[in-house]
Amino acid sequence: MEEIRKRRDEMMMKRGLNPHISIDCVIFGFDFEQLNVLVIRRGVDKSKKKSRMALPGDLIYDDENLDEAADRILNELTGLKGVFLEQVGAFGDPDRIKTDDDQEWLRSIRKKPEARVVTVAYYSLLPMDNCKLLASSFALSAEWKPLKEINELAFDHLDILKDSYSKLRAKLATHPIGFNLLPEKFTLGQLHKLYEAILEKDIDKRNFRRKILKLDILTQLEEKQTGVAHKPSRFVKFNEKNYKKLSETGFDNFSF
Amino acid sequence: MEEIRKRRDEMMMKRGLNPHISIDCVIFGFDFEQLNVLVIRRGVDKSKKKSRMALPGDLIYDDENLDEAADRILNELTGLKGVFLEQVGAFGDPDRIKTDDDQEWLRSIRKKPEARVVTVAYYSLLPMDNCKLLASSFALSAEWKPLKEINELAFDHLDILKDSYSKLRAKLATHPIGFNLLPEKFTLGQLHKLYEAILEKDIDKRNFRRKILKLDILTQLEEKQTGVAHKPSRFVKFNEKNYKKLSETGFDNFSF
DNA sequence: ATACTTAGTGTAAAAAAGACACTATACAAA
DNA sequence: TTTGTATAGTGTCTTTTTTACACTAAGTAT
Repeated sequence: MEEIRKRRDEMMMKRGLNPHISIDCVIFGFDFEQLNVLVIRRGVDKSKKKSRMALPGDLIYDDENLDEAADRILNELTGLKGVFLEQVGAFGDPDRIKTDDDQEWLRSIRKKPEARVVTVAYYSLLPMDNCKLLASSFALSAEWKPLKEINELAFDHLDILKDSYSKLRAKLATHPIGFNLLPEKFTLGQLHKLYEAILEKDIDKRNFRRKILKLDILTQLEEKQTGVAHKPSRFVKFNEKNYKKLSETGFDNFSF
Repeated sequence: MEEIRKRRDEMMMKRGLNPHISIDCVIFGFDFEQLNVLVIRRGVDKSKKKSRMALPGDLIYDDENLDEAADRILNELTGLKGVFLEQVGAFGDPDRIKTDDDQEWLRSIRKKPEARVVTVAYYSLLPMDNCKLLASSFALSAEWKPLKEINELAFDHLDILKDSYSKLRAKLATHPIGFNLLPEKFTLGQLHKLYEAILEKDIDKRNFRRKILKLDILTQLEEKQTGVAHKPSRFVKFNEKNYKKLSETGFDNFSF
């Protein structure tokens, strides 16, 4: 613990940590059943009782811009780089840090725990399987947690999570971003379930298929599912070109 | 000038100015012809040649949250309070301040002109007529400028403006926010022109009317236009209740 | 063999969007 | 006072999109 703080302090000297701005990341994952969020716990002691969870986040360095900082944090936590990452906004209540617990946590990780910090939130979508969770300077223990089971988080992180989720849903209606939660090859059934999980409603299978196929961003593969106790589905992947174009322009309406 | 900086410094003592976070506001107005944006010029000298324009903005105080700070800035500039105001996001490139001009400007208004400042942008919609422009600590001269004529702004303000405009357009497709740009009583023709101006395209009059009336948020008034050289239009106003409900829930699709 | 599970497919009805043209009424200009 | 000009206000038909809905196919498990 001391070890790590010392290393952080050293890095601060070198790189110039900016103690006024932090980044927090809402990292969504999909386990083919429901939406999950990556949360961290304080300290190494994993006694889950009573130890509050938080979103992964860190102060920024003075020589990196906000997007870079978010990408760095995500990279330190997962080893991934350049994945889907979008700013949610800035959160800066002077009284963001409410409980004694929060204060204690802050004292353990910050040089100036009393300083006002404005945090810039990002949300990210990534394939859960493809992603090992690493220990990092700001997260000694990280885990996936079903979105629906998260009722409490440290600081103002629950607000941030709610805002991020609602941005995700809004964006899903105009951009083909859901794919970022799936592996390279996936089935239409998985995509269907993903949309149902994010939008929290049943979607008619045939209508969903018709609509998603009309976007013309999917290529059918020959390969089929194996080892499933039902008729195997054919895998699909993106048509990269059309997918990219649609990602940029968006579409008018993809709601159900 | 010195006067003003001194006053600012005094206030800093009292209230605690936070020198690391600023707010910038993109204030849209509609003159029944086109979209306008409120810009300020540096200093009192209004020699418009060569003097760069910027978005109104200021550092935040340590005891106010971001929304409050944006509201304060808007209030200092227009005298208005509680108008439509929405966060666009945080902008924090370490090299936001590029040109010598920018640096000079900064030196004239900031105690620590070299410090890295992350700015949080907001956009606002307000009725242009209803709004006198006041001198304020951060804007000795302010003026409306047609959006289309703004090709250059200080710092990264042009990026901020572009992002704000695109957020405005996206939001217009799901929420009835355009009304905020109009006076209490307005005509369907004015609303029609407003949508055409924001979306930058012609919209069929009859289709527009049908669609907007179906939202059921407008009440027809008896009062008619006077003094116009054509058939006078009846004024309308909101049905407050339905309007509020729709503002919160939004609608799926109001694109043209 | 049978049960179970998900894959995969089409159609008809309803709703929404898009295209399109004329009359009405005020003021201005001649 | 006539004529021009500018915007208000209105309905229908066609095309597209959305919605609701049920069965067969192909694998595994028992």
